[in-house]
Amino acid sequence: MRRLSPGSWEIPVTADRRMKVPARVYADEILAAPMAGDRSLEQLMNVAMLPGIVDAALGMPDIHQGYGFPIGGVAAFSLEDGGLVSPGGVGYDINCGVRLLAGSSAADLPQDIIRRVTARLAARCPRGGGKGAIKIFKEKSFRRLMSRGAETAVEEGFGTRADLDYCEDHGRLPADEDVVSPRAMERGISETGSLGGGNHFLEIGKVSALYDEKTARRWGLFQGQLTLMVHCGSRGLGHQVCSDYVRLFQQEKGPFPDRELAWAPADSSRGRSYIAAMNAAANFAYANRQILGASLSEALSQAIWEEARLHCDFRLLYDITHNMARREVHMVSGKELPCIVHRKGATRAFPASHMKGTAFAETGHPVFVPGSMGSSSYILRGTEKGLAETFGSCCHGAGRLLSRREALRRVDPGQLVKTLEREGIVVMGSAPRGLAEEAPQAYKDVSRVVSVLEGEGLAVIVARLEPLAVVKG
DNA sequence: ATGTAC
Repeated sequence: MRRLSPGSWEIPVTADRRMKVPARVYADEILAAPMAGDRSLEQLMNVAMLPGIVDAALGMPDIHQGYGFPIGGVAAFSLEDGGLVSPGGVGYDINCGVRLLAGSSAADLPQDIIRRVTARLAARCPRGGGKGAIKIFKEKSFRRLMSRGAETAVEEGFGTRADLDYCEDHGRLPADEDVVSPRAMERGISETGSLGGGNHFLEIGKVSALYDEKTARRWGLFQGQLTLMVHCGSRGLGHQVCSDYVRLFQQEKGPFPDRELAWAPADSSRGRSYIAAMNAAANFAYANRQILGASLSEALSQAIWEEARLHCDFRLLYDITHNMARREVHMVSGKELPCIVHRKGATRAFPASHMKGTAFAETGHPVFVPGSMGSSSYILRGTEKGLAETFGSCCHGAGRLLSRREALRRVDPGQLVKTLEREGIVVMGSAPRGLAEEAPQAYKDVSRVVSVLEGEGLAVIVARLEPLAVVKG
């Protein structure tokens, strides 16, 4: 890798010319070090070999290896040269994302109150592997949900129409539920309004620092404010859609730089079907977060009132995805170019100029960067430089440092819960093993991750959140 | 990430 600036590196096009464009990674020395120990850079070079790729294959500071395409990876493919779509470039959890609800009150609640409030919240949230749903839809309304996303959740009584203005894509992408397999649908129908497992969580937090005060004020953020964060995705439905289409695309001869990077032209019948099915899974995920956000924030308000006699209502600040491929227009070599931008473990970070006609026309939209369990989270906004340099993209979290297996080997879950409680953080897990896999030691330092992007002028840090309680899937 | 495999 060649260093371009204090926070960026380039892997130039290789002599064999298999890479069509360079790969570019955002990191300082400390975040760059673990990249030598996994396949993330090799995977990024494979992405750079895909036909129609524009400018560079990009790696965010939280990059680590994934299925075919690294998590923390961004790649845009020109629709003028055909353009391709790859399920591996989106990931198995289609439209995994984060929703943040901001409370109307600041509060300094004692830990025993937080514990009781959290227990009430946890009791209302289906989580962990397998079935469990806040609402089981009938087939007809479930189909409607797959084509209309968060709007259907609102019509079913979860939240308000105004919430849709605070969801990316207004909580809905153009989908066709007829290209979703019956098996995928079955899996989704029994999991509508559920958190899932792995790194998915609910977090009660509070605003602990304001950096860009003007923007924070515009977004209604204030010091000490209670928050509720929801991190989850499309559950078994998205997983099944991804498996179905990876298998279908792998039937073609390629050539693929890696079988896990199987792709299809976006305008082919297979490509169009995948996009329509991916969007149906994305709509399910938007609805899933709408249902969880609306019902759990209501439960949280009620619990805070009953346990602490404090009025605290929650309103949606934003809902942002970090696993999607979408059609977007970007300026490339002074020309507007329609592309399909894949972001896997990476978010959009559109500044004001790209948010005209929305609630964030003056500021750009918020980007949520949750840290690992027990560490701070950040709220960022994108910049014009980021729009030009990364297709308006940003990191999505701390980034895994240890494999799940290695984390399990090193971490004692009981000890972990005790340590976090001593730090003043209540933890409720569904499985001890899941907790160990998500231990803070298994992740990079989220503050360093966001600092790199700010240092490169790709994002502005607006606020920091401290965790009070975590409910793990 | 995931009813943790074809």
